[in-house]
Amino acid sequence: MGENFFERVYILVRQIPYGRVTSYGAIAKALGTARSARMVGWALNASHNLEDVPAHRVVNRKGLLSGKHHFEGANLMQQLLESEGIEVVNNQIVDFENHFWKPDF
DNA sequence: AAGGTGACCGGCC
DNA sequence: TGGCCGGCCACCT
Repeated sequence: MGENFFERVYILVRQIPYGRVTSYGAIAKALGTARSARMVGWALNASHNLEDVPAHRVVNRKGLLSGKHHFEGANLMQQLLESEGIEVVNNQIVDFENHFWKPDF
């Protein structure tokens, strides 16, 4: 049980407020490894076991739901977001910058 | 131990 | 806005 990279990602993702979203790169930057954005995605891929990691609130820099195929249903990720009041059209978050949450450490 | 992989990003056109 | 390209680096064989 140490603090590895994955665990830090989970801790930060858990901080994302309800109804807000952030990006892989923003998380990586907040962790101090701005160039490890790909690892953030990988970490979330491994977060399937965990129940309290809101991975649906993490999208890419363009606001696209690039990870939707890793959720159970074809549109589970979109439904989760819409249930939080976030509009999603064509796999993209509407008014992304307005819903964006900047990770703070 | 070395190489492959990826839910990305930034720059450029 | 969209597409392409190169770099990135922790994790897994």
